[in-house]
Amino acid sequence: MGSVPPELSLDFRPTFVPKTISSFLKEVSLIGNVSDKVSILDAFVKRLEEEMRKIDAFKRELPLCMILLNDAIVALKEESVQCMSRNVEPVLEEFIPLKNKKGSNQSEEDGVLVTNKKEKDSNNSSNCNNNKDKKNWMSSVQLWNTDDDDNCSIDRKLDTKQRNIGDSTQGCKNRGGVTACMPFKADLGFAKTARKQRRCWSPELHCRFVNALQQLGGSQVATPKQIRELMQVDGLTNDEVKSHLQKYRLNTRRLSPSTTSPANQSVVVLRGGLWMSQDQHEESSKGSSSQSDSPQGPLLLATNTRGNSIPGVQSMEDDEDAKSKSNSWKGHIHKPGKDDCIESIASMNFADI
DNA sequence: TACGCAATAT
DNA sequence: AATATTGCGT
Repeated sequence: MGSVPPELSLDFRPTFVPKTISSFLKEVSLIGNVSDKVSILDAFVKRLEEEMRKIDAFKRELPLCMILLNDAIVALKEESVQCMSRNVEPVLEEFIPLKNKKGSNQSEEDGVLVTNKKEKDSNNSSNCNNNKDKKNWMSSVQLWNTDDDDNCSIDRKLDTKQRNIGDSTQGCKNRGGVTACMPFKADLGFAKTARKQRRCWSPELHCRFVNALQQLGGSQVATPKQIRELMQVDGLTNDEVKSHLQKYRLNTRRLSPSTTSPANQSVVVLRGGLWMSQDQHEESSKGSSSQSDSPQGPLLLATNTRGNSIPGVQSMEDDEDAKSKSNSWKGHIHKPGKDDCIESIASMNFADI
């Protein structure tokens, strides 16, 4: 295999420059040694399959990637099979019928790059509705993929109008460039009574929500619109915020029946993934030394941003045992992923405002 | 239009 | 059962 040109070596060197399927096949076809050829093809197929597995979680967001990968895999496999079966020195023609066949399925397949590294959509933070039927990804894809290039731009009539707000000229400086992760159009576009796709409140989203709440002086005084504007999340609608706020209010109320206790703290501490008031933290760190004995070890000290900026804000809507319950409240919203930068706040307490 | 609440859907 | 969406009155 020493004779193989570097760009075809198919090893994992970052220098490997992907080609279109057809040009790849063309180059492979020039290789005389059948076993070399087959192994190269197989190696590539393996990589494609691996890629496919990675993308699988996002098949709804990246349907075309799935199609392309699938096509490429099929094509290369066939080529490989043909090589082995004939076991004669292959000629250029060998992949020609292949192209034809492909053409029947996907006419524009030809010039498409094979490297569908999921580079494009790294912005996901979570995908809530993962369908189990991995087998049927094709069918599910086809159902709503028809309007190809609109894929990313539209959500649903309702959202569309509000969609711009986040990235309107001044909003462009989205601080993390956060866009809400919406498994857009997961449901068939043609469904008449199309119910809006569920907004998934990832920890990050919720974090922004809570931050906005804090800045606005608490959940009782903040209004959905204000919150949404502060959150700076592209695609987030007033209704969604309103809904979340409603639930938030409900829960905070339920969790602390007597809002009377003005356990005012302008500082909350994130300890072991739990937001709590300063004194709460001190107590609990006394009691259980399990979490962190180091004075400031894994502790994150978070000052309520409004510590100095917001005038007379009621700080804690509750404290007490609320945290244990509130954990469950939003616990389901999104299971903290390992790569979730906000893993720590996944179980954030509502008592923080 | 924006809000809050309640009913309804998932 | 929990949470999101929709409807409706204000």
